Amino acid sequence: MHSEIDVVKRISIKDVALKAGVSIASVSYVLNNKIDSRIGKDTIEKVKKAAEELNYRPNNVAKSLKTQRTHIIGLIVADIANPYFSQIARIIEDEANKIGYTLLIGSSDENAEKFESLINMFCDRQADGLIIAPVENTKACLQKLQKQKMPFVLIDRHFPEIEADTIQINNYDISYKVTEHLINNSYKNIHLVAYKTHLEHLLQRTQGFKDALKKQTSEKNNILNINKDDIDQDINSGFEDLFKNSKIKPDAVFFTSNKLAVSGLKKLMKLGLNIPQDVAIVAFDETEAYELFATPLTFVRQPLAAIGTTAVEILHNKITNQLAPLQHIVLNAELHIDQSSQPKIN
Amino acid sequence: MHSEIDVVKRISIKDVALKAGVSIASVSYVLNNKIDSRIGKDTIEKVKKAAEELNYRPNNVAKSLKTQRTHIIGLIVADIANPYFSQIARIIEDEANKIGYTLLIGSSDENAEKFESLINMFCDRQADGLIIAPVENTKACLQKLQKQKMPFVLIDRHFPEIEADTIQINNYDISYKVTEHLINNSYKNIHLVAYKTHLEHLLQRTQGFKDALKKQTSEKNNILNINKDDIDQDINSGFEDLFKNSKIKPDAVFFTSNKLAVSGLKKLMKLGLNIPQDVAIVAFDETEAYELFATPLTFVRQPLAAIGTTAVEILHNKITNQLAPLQHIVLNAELHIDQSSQPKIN
DNA sequence: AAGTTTTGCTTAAACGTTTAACTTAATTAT
DNA sequence: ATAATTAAGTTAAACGTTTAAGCAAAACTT
Repeated sequence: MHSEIDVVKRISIKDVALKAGVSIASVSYVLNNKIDSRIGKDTIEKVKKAAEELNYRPNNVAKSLKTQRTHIIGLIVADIANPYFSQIARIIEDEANKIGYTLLIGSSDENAEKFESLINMFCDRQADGLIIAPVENTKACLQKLQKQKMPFVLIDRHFPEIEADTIQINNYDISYKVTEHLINNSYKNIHLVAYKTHLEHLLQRTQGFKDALKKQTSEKNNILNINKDDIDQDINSGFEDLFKNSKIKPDAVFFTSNKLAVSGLKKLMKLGLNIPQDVAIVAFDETEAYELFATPLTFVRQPLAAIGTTAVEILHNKITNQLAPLQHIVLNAELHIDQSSQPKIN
Repeated sequence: MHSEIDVVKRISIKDVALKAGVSIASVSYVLNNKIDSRIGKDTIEKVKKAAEELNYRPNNVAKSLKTQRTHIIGLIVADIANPYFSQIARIIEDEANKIGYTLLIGSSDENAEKFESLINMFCDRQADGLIIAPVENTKACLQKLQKQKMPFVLIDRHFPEIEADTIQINNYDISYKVTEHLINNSYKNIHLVAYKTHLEHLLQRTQGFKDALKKQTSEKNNILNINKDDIDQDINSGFEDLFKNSKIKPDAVFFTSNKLAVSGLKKLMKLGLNIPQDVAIVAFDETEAYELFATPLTFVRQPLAAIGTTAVEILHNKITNQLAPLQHIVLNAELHIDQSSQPKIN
């Protein structure tokens, strides 16, 4: 019955050096296999054996302090519980791991203050670079980042005034295409459900819709702008108006995000409307939820994998070469057509 | 036209000390407001002003190296893209931030090797503690963690053989209750869709079902065990058998996870079955997808918020007091009853 | 055989903090 | 007036690494 030592000292490079009977420098050289520094074969063996036996694991905190590299990439998404972002996060995590980086994820909840505190957190933790889906009113914050020479790349969203690496989709074009698709399928009273926002990428979606619609004569207010903080409520009242109180009812609805689509579809179900007989639907983004909807949905599919991988690629580039030229990648979303927007029959 | 210095040196405590005209120790004392060490009012002012003007931000890497605390909590989930885990992650992140911790999230994909490498990553990064939803065949890995005195708490899942802090739900009871509910509503041929697994919490769900069913006479094989890597495929063939080829068809199905439920519901839609007329449904977990299903679903709702907050609480406890007694928290899931399991009418 | 190069390894400084121990000056006690 | 105490600050070591520079011995040159 012997008393145990309670505090387990973590094995450091020092312990390995001691056990192997060499200097700590040698251990470091061997374990990082810096073959340029000339270490003898038997020393290499001794060190490896000692490290193995002691179950040595390097202390990344110390390593980072010395090398000024944490090998941490920060990711700021608007909402990690939104499948769009959680899918991207997953892809980015994999991709980052592949090249030896750890991903630190933060969720801003579309809140500029939380966003800024996340940025600060990442800076304080000395992240090597950031992948950011910025929220409204964060231009100043991004500019501060640039002054500090923190490498970052914007995904999903961007600010035209800010000169930064960006990865976006063809928001305007795909939105134009969706609207055209509905027009071609003989829908006459097409409505858009969008966010009340200043975010450029969403404005582009709206603009694409508007421009495509100019082809038609109808020139009413056929855009429903939703407050992101009251989605269900705004959609409820908006759809009540449109489908119960209005004289000429929409025969097609295009939702510009998955959250809007899910909320809208719920309401349409409650209103007892049939898709696409009563109203055609096109949704944005892909989410598991669509699969349980009675009518297979037409939706815009974003190239999530490509967004994630190029984000990591460009950021990595930026990290290793500060003066890499700016890149503005535009990836094409694709229109997946299904029953919910099939040609109108009447 | 003057040439700019390209490399922005980050402001360190040293710069602040220089600017304020005091020693770096004083700066440290002021900025961490260690009032016990006596610093004069004017010095405090000078330091704060200098730090402010220089826009000083502490280097957490250096701080961690010295204090041996990273204020990082690691979270390992099975799949961050699964809403069950992404919701929990969100809650845990908030909760961790509240008490000054940063959350580092890893997704193991139910893969023991990836799990182990995540554990190693967290250890190497000197996380202060871990919140873990372990996967199969990781007992040894957890035991290693214990030897290293890394504080951790298990959520969702646990191993009976491992003495650790755990947070689980009343898997057996809730499953028993679900089954009882279906029996009470006159369903006679109730089937369970579960995973082919050794994970204790899932076995408990199955056992609860079995035991509740003993009340009934029927003693056939009414459990469909699904391989987690071929969910859609296994459910497809399983349901084909049950609903097309078998003589006496199920009149109720209980799914033991959200992924099984979503996959199963998709198949039932394809088979053209009506819920609950043709077959009653109870699902597990809550997910947005359920809301778009034609019939409002009866499901088991896990107390996600409570799981997250208690996980952080217990872990924090463990971190600050290594010898805090072990805790085994069992939280109650609740049965949300809706149309999909309404009393059978015939 | 003397000089040069190569090989193999060690020494020591540095990264940016924290904090115990120390110093010095001012204040209080005797 | 001197000793003891307190207040306000500084010095320096340490955390666990990396890596430039140094050094001695061995191996080559000539």
